[in-house]
Amino acid sequence: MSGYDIKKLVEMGLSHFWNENYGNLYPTLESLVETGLATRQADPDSGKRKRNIYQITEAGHLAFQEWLSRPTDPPAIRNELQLKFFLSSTQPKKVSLRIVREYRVQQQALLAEYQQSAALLRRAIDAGEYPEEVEEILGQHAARRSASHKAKQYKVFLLSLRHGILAIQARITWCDEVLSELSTK
Amino acid sequence: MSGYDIKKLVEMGLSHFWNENYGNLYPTLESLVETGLATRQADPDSGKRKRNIYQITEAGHLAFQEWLSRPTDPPAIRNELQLKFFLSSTQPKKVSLRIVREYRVQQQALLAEYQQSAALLRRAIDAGEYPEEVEEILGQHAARRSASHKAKQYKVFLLSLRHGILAIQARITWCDEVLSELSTK
DNA sequence: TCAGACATGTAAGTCGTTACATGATTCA
DNA sequence: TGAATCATGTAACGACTTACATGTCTGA
Repeated sequence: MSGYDIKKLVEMGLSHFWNENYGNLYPTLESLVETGLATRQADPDSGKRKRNIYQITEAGHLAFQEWLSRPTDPPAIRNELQLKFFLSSTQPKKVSLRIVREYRVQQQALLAEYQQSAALLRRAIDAGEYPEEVEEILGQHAARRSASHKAKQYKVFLLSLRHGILAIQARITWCDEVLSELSTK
Repeated sequence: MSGYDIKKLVEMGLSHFWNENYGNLYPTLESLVETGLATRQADPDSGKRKRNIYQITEAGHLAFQEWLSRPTDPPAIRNELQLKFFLSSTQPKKVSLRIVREYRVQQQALLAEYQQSAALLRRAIDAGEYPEEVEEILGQHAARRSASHKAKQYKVFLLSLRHGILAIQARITWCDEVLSELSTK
Protein backbone atom coordinates (compact mmCIF):
# COMPACT_ATOMS: atom_id res chain seq x y z
CA MET A 1 0.00 0.00 0.00
CA SER A 2 1.01 3.66 -0.03
CA GLY A 3 2.11 5.86 2.86
CA TYR A 4 -1.19 7.66 2.67
CA ASP A 5 -3.07 4.35 2.84
CA ILE A 6 -1.14 3.30 5.90
CA LYS A 7 -2.00 6.56 7.62
CA LYS A 8 -5.68 5.98 6.82
CA LEU A 9 -5.58 2.39 8.03
CA VAL A 10 -4.07 3.42 11.34
CA GLU A 11 -6.45 6.35 11.80
CA MET A 12 -9.61 4.50 10.95
CA GLY A 13 -8.89 1.08 12.30
CA LEU A 14 -6.12 1.13 14.86
CA SER A 15 -6.62 4.44 16.60
CA HIS A 16 -7.37 2.77 19.92
CA PHE A 17 -3.84 1.43 20.19
CA TRP A 18 -1.71 3.19 17.62
CA ASN A 19 -1.13 6.51 15.89
CA GLU A 20 1.15 7.48 13.09
CA ASN A 21 2.15 10.73 11.41
CA TYR A 22 3.67 11.55 8.08
CA GLY A 23 6.83 12.97 9.60
CA ASN A 24 7.57 9.52 10.92
CA LEU A 25 5.93 7.42 8.23
CA TYR A 26 7.58 8.61 5.03
CA PRO A 27 11.15 8.58 6.31
CA THR A 28 10.54 5.10 7.72
CA LEU A 29 9.26 3.81 4.39
CA GLU A 30 12.28 5.38 2.74
CA SER A 31 14.61 3.55 5.10
CA LEU A 32 12.77 0.25 4.53
CA VAL A 33 13.44 0.59 0.82
CA GLU A 34 17.06 1.52 1.44
CA THR A 35 17.66 -1.52 3.61
CA GLY A 36 15.92 -3.85 1.16
CA LEU A 37 12.98 -4.73 3.41
CA ALA A 38 10.48 -3.22 0.98
CA THR A 39 10.28 -2.05 -2.60
CA ARG A 40 8.68 1.11 -3.92
CA GLN A 41 7.04 1.46 -7.29
CA ALA A 42 5.01 4.29 -8.78
CA ASP A 43 1.34 3.37 -9.07
CA PRO A 44 0.63 3.17 -12.83
CA ASP A 45 -3.12 3.72 -12.26
CA SER A 46 -2.69 7.09 -10.68
CA GLY A 47 -1.90 9.14 -13.77
CA LYS A 48 -0.07 12.34 -13.06
CA ARG A 49 -0.77 12.22 -9.36
CA LYS A 50 2.21 10.62 -7.72
CA ARG A 51 1.48 7.60 -5.62
CA ASN A 52 4.05 5.11 -4.39
CA ILE A 53 3.12 1.55 -3.70
CA TYR A 54 5.27 -0.27 -1.19
CA GLN A 55 5.67 -4.05 -1.23
CA ILE A 56 7.30 -6.07 1.47
CA THR A 57 10.24 -8.17 0.26
CA GLU A 58 11.35 -11.65 1.31
CA ALA A 59 13.91 -10.08 3.63
CA GLY A 60 11.14 -7.84 4.92
CA HIS A 61 8.97 -10.84 5.77
CA LEU A 62 11.80 -12.36 7.73
CA ALA A 63 12.46 -9.15 9.61
CA PHE A 64 8.73 -8.82 10.32
CA GLN A 65 8.53 -12.34 11.72
CA GLU A 66 11.61 -11.71 13.79
CA TRP A 67 10.02 -8.54 15.18
CA LEU A 68 6.80 -10.40 15.97
CA SER A 69 8.71 -13.03 17.91
CA ARG A 70 10.76 -10.55 19.88
CA PRO A 71 9.55 -9.99 23.46
CA THR A 72 7.61 -6.77 23.80
CA ASP A 73 8.31 -4.55 26.72
CA PRO A 74 5.30 -2.82 28.20
CA PRO A 75 4.95 0.80 27.13
CA ALA A 76 6.14 3.54 29.48
CA ILE A 77 2.91 5.04 30.69
CA ARG A 78 2.20 8.64 31.51
CA ASN A 79 -1.43 9.14 32.31
CA GLU A 80 -1.90 12.81 33.08
CA LEU A 81 -5.44 12.33 34.24
CA GLN A 82 -4.40 9.76 36.83
CA LEU A 83 -1.62 12.08 37.93
CA LYS A 84 -4.11 14.89 38.42
CA PHE A 85 -6.41 12.64 40.37
CA PHE A 86 -3.59 11.48 42.62
CA LEU A 87 -2.39 15.02 43.27
CA SER A 88 -5.92 16.24 43.90
CA SER A 89 -5.72 14.57 47.31
CA THR A 90 -4.41 17.92 48.55
CA GLN A 91 -7.52 19.72 47.29
CA PRO A 92 -11.18 19.82 48.31
CA LYS A 93 -13.12 16.71 47.41
CA LYS A 94 -15.06 18.44 44.65
CA VAL A 95 -11.83 18.88 42.66
CA SER A 96 -11.25 15.13 42.60
CA LEU A 97 -14.87 14.58 41.70
CA ARG A 98 -14.75 17.01 38.80
CA ILE A 99 -11.67 15.32 37.36
CA VAL A 100 -13.27 11.90 37.50
CA ARG A 101 -16.57 13.10 36.02
CA GLU A 102 -14.74 14.63 33.10
CA TYR A 103 -12.85 11.37 32.57
CA ARG A 104 -16.08 9.41 32.61
CA VAL A 105 -17.68 11.58 29.94
CA GLN A 106 -14.63 11.15 27.68
CA GLN A 107 -14.57 7.39 28.08
CA GLN A 108 -18.29 6.99 27.62
CA ALA A 109 -18.14 8.76 24.27
CA LEU A 110 -15.28 6.56 23.11
CA LEU A 111 -17.09 3.45 24.23
CA ALA A 112 -20.10 4.24 22.06
CA GLU A 113 -17.83 4.60 19.02
CA TYR A 114 -15.99 1.35 19.61
CA GLN A 115 -19.15 -0.59 20.26
CA GLN A 116 -20.62 0.55 16.99
CA SER A 117 -17.55 -0.58 15.07
CA ALA A 118 -17.55 -3.86 16.94
CA ALA A 119 -21.17 -4.51 16.07
CA LEU A 120 -20.41 -3.91 12.40
CA LEU A 121 -17.52 -6.36 12.47
CA ARG A 122 -19.49 -8.95 14.41
CA ARG A 123 -22.28 -8.88 11.80
CA ALA A 124 -19.73 -9.15 8.98
CA ILE A 125 -18.09 -12.18 10.52
CA ASP A 126 -21.37 -13.93 11.30
CA ALA A 127 -22.72 -13.30 7.81
CA GLY A 128 -19.43 -14.02 6.06
CA GLU A 129 -20.03 -10.84 4.09
CA TYR A 130 -17.38 -8.24 4.31
CA PRO A 131 -18.66 -4.68 3.98
CA GLU A 132 -16.99 -2.26 1.60
CA GLU A 133 -16.22 0.30 4.30
CA VAL A 134 -14.10 -2.22 6.19
CA GLU A 135 -12.60 -3.77 3.08
CA GLU A 136 -11.35 -0.33 2.14
CA ILE A 137 -9.32 -0.25 5.31
CA LEU A 138 -8.25 -3.86 5.58
CA GLY A 139 -8.30 -5.07 2.03
CA GLN A 140 -6.06 -2.75 0.15
CA HIS A 141 -2.78 -4.22 1.26
CA ALA A 142 -3.62 -7.75 0.23
CA ALA A 143 -5.39 -7.90 -3.11
CA ARG A 144 -5.75 -11.67 -3.20
CA ARG A 145 -6.64 -12.99 0.21
CA SER A 146 -7.98 -16.45 0.77
CA ALA A 147 -11.38 -16.78 2.45
CA SER A 148 -9.78 -18.26 5.56
CA HIS A 149 -7.20 -15.52 5.74
CA LYS A 150 -9.94 -12.95 5.41
CA ALA A 151 -11.89 -14.63 8.18
CA LYS A 152 -8.89 -14.61 10.48
CA GLN A 153 -8.17 -11.00 9.64
CA TYR A 154 -11.68 -9.93 10.61
CA LYS A 155 -11.63 -12.00 13.75
CA VAL A 156 -8.36 -10.48 14.88
CA PHE A 157 -9.59 -7.00 13.99
CA LEU A 158 -12.66 -7.53 16.16
CA LEU A 159 -10.57 -8.90 19.00
CA SER A 160 -8.31 -5.85 18.82
CA LEU A 161 -11.33 -3.65 19.19
CA ARG A 162 -12.54 -5.84 22.02
CA HIS A 163 -9.35 -4.99 23.90
CA GLY A 164 -10.19 -1.32 23.61
CA ILE A 165 -13.75 -1.90 24.76
CA LEU A 166 -12.76 -3.91 27.83
CA ALA A 167 -10.17 -1.28 28.74
CA ILE A 168 -12.72 1.51 28.52
CA GLN A 169 -15.32 -0.40 30.46
CA ALA A 170 -12.77 -0.94 33.23
CA ARG A 171 -12.12 2.81 33.31
CA ILE A 172 -15.81 3.61 33.52
CA THR A 173 -16.22 1.09 36.32
CA TRP A 174 -13.38 2.84 38.10
CA CYS A 175 -15.04 6.22 37.68
CA ASP A 176 -18.25 4.88 39.18
CA GLU A 177 -16.44 3.33 42.12
CA VAL A 178 -14.58 6.56 42.82
CA LEU A 179 -17.69 8.67 42.46
CA SER A 180 -19.67 6.63 44.93
CA GLU A 181 -16.71 6.19 47.27
CA LEU A 182 -15.94 9.92 47.41
CA SER A 183 -19.41 11.39 47.41
CA THR A 184 -21.01 9.28 50.13
CA LYS A 185 -18.37 9.84 52.79
CA MET B 1 10.83 17.55 49.02
CA SER B 2 14.00 17.06 47.03
CA GLY B 3 14.38 15.96 43.42
CA TYR B 4 15.61 12.62 44.65
CA ASP B 5 12.55 12.25 46.88
CA ILE B 6 10.21 12.99 43.98
CA LYS B 7 11.90 10.34 41.88
CA LYS B 8 11.43 7.83 44.69
CA LEU B 9 7.80 8.78 45.20
CA VAL B 10 7.04 8.28 41.53
CA GLU B 11 8.94 5.01 41.31
CA MET B 12 7.52 3.44 44.40
CA GLY B 13 4.01 4.78 44.39
CA LEU B 14 2.97 6.02 40.98
CA SER B 15 4.72 3.63 38.65
CA HIS B 16 1.45 2.28 37.27
CA PHE B 17 0.58 5.61 35.70
CA TRP B 18 3.70 7.76 35.73
CA ASN B 19 7.46 7.68 35.36
CA GLU B 20 10.07 10.34 35.79
CA ASN B 21 13.77 10.64 35.16
CA TYR B 22 16.45 12.96 36.44
CA GLY B 23 17.17 14.42 33.05
CA ASN B 24 13.66 15.80 33.09
CA LEU B 25 13.20 16.33 36.80
CA TYR B 26 16.14 18.54 37.75
CA PRO B 27 15.82 21.00 34.86
CA THR B 28 12.08 21.25 35.56
CA LEU B 29 12.67 22.02 39.23
CA GLU B 30 15.23 24.60 38.15
CA SER B 31 12.70 26.28 35.90
CA LEU B 32 10.06 26.25 38.63
CA VAL B 33 12.43 28.19 40.86
CA GLU B 34 13.27 30.57 38.04
CA THR B 35 9.65 31.35 37.36
CA GLY B 36 8.85 31.79 41.03
CA LEU B 37 6.54 28.78 41.35
CA ALA B 38 8.82 27.12 43.88
CA THR B 39 11.71 27.97 46.15
CA ARG B 40 14.87 25.98 46.71
CA GLN B 41 16.80 25.84 49.96
CA ALA B 42 19.72 23.71 51.02
CA ASP B 43 18.68 21.14 53.59
CA PRO B 44 20.46 22.16 56.83
CA ASP B 45 20.18 18.61 58.24
CA SER B 46 22.21 17.04 55.51
CA GLY B 47 25.67 18.18 56.58
CA LYS B 48 28.18 18.21 53.79
CA ARG B 49 25.99 16.20 51.45
CA LYS B 50 24.11 18.61 49.24
CA ARG B 51 20.38 18.26 49.32
CA ASN B 52 17.94 20.82 47.99
CA ILE B 53 14.47 21.09 49.41
CA TYR B 54 11.85 22.55 47.13
CA GLN B 55 8.77 24.34 48.45
CA ILE B 56 5.83 25.37 46.42
CA THR B 57 5.07 29.12 46.56
CA GLU B 58 1.74 30.93 46.59
CA ALA B 59 2.07 31.49 42.84
CA GLY B 60 2.91 27.81 42.49
CA HIS B 61 -0.28 26.82 44.28
CA LEU B 62 -2.30 28.94 41.91
CA ALA B 63 -0.56 27.50 38.85
CA PHE B 64 -1.11 24.00 40.24
CA GLN B 65 -4.81 24.60 40.74
CA GLU B 66 -5.06 26.08 37.28
CA TRP B 67 -3.37 22.98 35.85
CA LEU B 68 -5.73 20.71 37.78
CA SER B 69 -8.73 22.52 36.38
CA ARG B 70 -7.51 22.45 32.80
CA PRO B 71 -9.11 19.79 30.61
CA THR B 72 -6.86 16.79 30.12
CA ASP B 73 -6.50 15.35 26.69
CA PRO B 74 -6.23 11.60 26.56
CA PRO B 75 -2.67 10.34 26.12
CA ALA B 76 -1.49 9.37 22.64
CA ILE B 77 -1.32 5.62 22.85
CA ARG B 78 1.15 3.34 21.17
CA ASN B 79 0.70 -0.20 22.33
CA GLU B 80 3.28 -2.30 20.55
CA LEU B 81 1.81 -5.53 21.80
CA GLN B 82 -1.61 -4.73 20.37
CA LEU B 83 0.04 -3.76 17.12
CA LYS B 84 1.81 -7.09 16.96
CA PHE B 85 -1.39 -8.93 17.69
CA PHE B 86 -3.25 -7.05 14.98
CA LEU B 87 -0.53 -7.67 12.41
CA SER B 88 -0.26 -11.33 13.37
CA SER B 89 -3.47 -11.89 11.44
CA THR B 90 -1.22 -12.60 8.45
CA GLN B 91 0.59 -15.35 10.33
CA PRO B 92 -0.32 -18.85 11.53
CA LYS B 93 -2.65 -18.90 14.50
CA LYS B 94 0.06 -20.06 16.87
CA VAL B 95 1.90 -16.76 16.42
CA SER B 96 -1.12 -14.80 17.66
CA LEU B 97 -1.51 -17.25 20.52
CA ARG B 98 2.10 -16.91 21.59
CA ILE B 99 1.84 -13.13 21.67
CA VAL B 100 -1.27 -13.21 23.84
CA ARG B 101 0.14 -15.79 26.23
CA GLU B 102 3.22 -13.68 26.76
CA TYR B 103 1.03 -10.66 27.44
CA ARG B 104 -1.01 -12.59 29.97
CA VAL B 105 2.05 -13.69 31.93
CA GLN B 106 3.28 -10.09 32.11
CA GLN B 107 -0.04 -8.75 33.29
CA GLN B 108 -0.57 -11.50 35.81
CA ALA B 109 2.74 -10.71 37.47
CA LEU B 110 1.88 -7.02 37.66
CA LEU B 111 -1.54 -7.79 39.09
CA ALA B 112 -0.07 -9.72 41.99
CA GLU B 113 2.15 -6.76 42.86
CA TYR B 114 -0.64 -4.21 42.73
CA GLN B 115 -3.00 -6.35 44.75
CA GLN B 116 -0.44 -6.70 47.49
CA SER B 117 0.05 -2.94 47.69
CA ALA B 118 -3.70 -2.43 47.65
CA ALA B 119 -4.20 -4.85 50.52
CA LEU B 120 -1.61 -2.97 52.55
CA LEU B 121 -3.34 0.34 51.93
CA ARG B 122 -6.78 -1.07 52.62
CA ARG B 123 -5.64 -2.38 56.01
CA ALA B 124 -4.02 0.97 56.81
CA ILE B 125 -7.19 2.88 56.02
CA ASP B 126 -9.45 0.53 57.93
CA ALA B 127 -7.20 0.55 60.97
CA GLY B 128 -6.42 4.26 60.77
CA GLU B 129 -2.79 3.33 61.27
CA TYR B 130 -0.44 4.48 58.60
CA PRO B 131 2.56 2.19 58.12
CA GLU B 132 6.06 3.60 57.98
CA GLU B 133 6.78 2.17 54.53
CA VAL B 134 3.91 4.14 53.01
CA GLU B 135 4.51 7.25 55.11
CA GLU B 136 8.03 7.33 53.74
CA ILE B 137 6.59 7.73 50.26
CA LEU B 138 3.57 9.91 50.96
CA GLY B 139 4.51 11.75 54.09
CA GLN B 140 7.75 13.46 53.33
CA HIS B 141 6.33 16.31 51.32
CA ALA B 142 3.85 17.38 53.95
CA ALA B 143 5.30 17.30 57.41
CA ARG B 144 2.19 18.49 59.21
CA ARG B 145 -0.88 16.86 57.72
CA SER B 146 -4.22 16.88 59.44
CA ALA B 147 -5.80 13.53 60.19
CA SER B 148 -8.53 14.16 57.62
CA HIS B 149 -6.03 15.15 54.97
CA LYS B 150 -4.05 12.02 55.66
CA ALA B 151 -7.20 9.95 55.36
CA LYS B 152 -8.09 11.50 52.03
CA GLN B 153 -4.53 11.04 50.79
CA TYR B 154 -4.59 7.34 51.56
CA LYS B 155 -8.03 6.91 50.08
CA VAL B 156 -6.98 8.59 46.84
CA PHE B 157 -3.76 6.58 46.76
CA LEU B 158 -5.74 3.37 47.06
CA LEU B 159 -8.19 4.48 44.37
CA SER B 160 -5.29 5.26 42.04
CA LEU B 161 -4.02 1.74 42.53
CA ARG B 162 -7.53 0.44 42.00
CA HIS B 163 -7.45 2.00 38.55
CA GLY B 164 -4.35 0.03 37.72
CA ILE B 165 -5.88 -3.16 39.05
CA LEU B 166 -9.10 -2.80 37.06
CA ALA B 167 -7.10 -2.04 33.92
CA ILE B 168 -4.97 -5.14 34.34
CA GLN B 169 -7.92 -7.35 35.09
CA ALA B 170 -9.56 -6.15 31.89
CA ARG B 171 -6.41 -7.07 29.95
CA ILE B 172 -6.30 -10.53 31.49
CA THR B 173 -9.97 -11.03 30.68
CA TRP B 174 -9.14 -10.05 27.11
CA CYS B 175 -6.31 -12.56 26.94
CA ASP B 176 -8.61 -15.31 28.13
CA GLU B 177 -11.28 -14.40 25.62
CA VAL B 178 -8.77 -14.39 22.78
CA LEU B 179 -7.18 -17.63 23.88
CA SER B 180 -10.48 -19.49 23.95
CA GLU B 181 -11.74 -17.80 20.78
CA LEU B 182 -8.63 -18.64 18.77
CA SER B 183 -7.82 -22.10 20.05
CA THR B 184 -11.26 -23.70 19.78
CA LYS B 185 -11.92 -22.79 16.15
C1' DT C 1 -14.76 26.79 -9.93
C1' DC C 2 -13.45 25.75 -5.60
C1' DA C 3 -13.46 23.04 -1.41
C1' DG C 4 -11.93 18.90 0.12
C1' DA C 5 -9.71 14.71 -0.41
C1' DC C 6 -5.59 12.52 -2.36
C1' DA C 7 -0.65 12.26 -1.99
C1' DT C 8 4.27 13.06 -0.74
C1' DG C 9 7.67 14.98 1.61
C1' DT C 10 10.92 18.06 4.81
C1' DA C 11 12.57 21.34 8.49
C1' DA C 12 12.39 22.71 12.80
C1' DG C 13 11.39 22.05 17.11
C1' DT C 14 9.97 19.70 21.39
C1' DC C 15 10.13 16.12 24.49
C1' DG C 16 12.11 12.41 26.81
C1' DT C 17 15.74 9.09 27.87
C1' DT C 18 20.39 7.35 28.56
C1' DA C 19 24.66 7.65 29.99
C1' DC C 20 27.91 9.75 32.24
C1' DA C 21 30.30 12.60 35.91
C1' DT C 22 30.75 13.75 40.66
C1' DG C 23 30.91 13.28 45.43
C1' DA C 24 29.00 12.13 50.42
C1' DT C 25 27.31 8.79 53.62
C1' DT C 26 26.01 4.40 55.65
C1' DC C 27 26.53 -0.14 57.01
C1' DA C 28 28.12 -4.78 56.79
C1' DT D 1 37.13 -1.06 52.88
C1' DG D 2 33.99 -1.39 49.51
C1' DA D 3 29.21 -1.85 47.92
C1' DA D 4 24.89 0.36 48.09
C1' DT D 5 22.34 4.31 48.58
C1' DC D 6 21.88 9.22 48.82
C1' DA D 7 22.04 13.23 45.91
C1' DT D 8 22.65 16.47 42.00
C1' DG D 9 23.36 17.58 37.61
C1' DT D 10 24.46 17.75 32.25
C1' DA D 11 25.43 16.38 27.33
C1' DA D 12 24.19 13.79 23.73
C1' DC D 13 21.16 11.34 21.51
C1' DG D 14 16.89 9.62 19.82
C1' DA D 15 11.85 9.74 19.27
C1' DC D 16 8.05 12.10 17.99
C1' DT D 17 5.17 16.01 16.42
C1' DT D 18 3.94 20.19 14.08
C1' DA D 19 3.85 23.02 10.54
C1' DC D 20 4.69 23.92 6.24
C1' DA D 21 5.36 23.35 1.12
C1' DT D 22 3.75 21.43 -3.07
C1' DG D 23 0.81 19.66 -6.47
C1' DT D 24 -3.27 16.54 -8.44
C1' DC D 25 -7.88 15.07 -8.77
C1' DT D 26 -13.00 14.71 -7.86
C1' DG D 27 -17.53 16.11 -7.34
C1' DA D 28 -21.04 19.45 -6.00
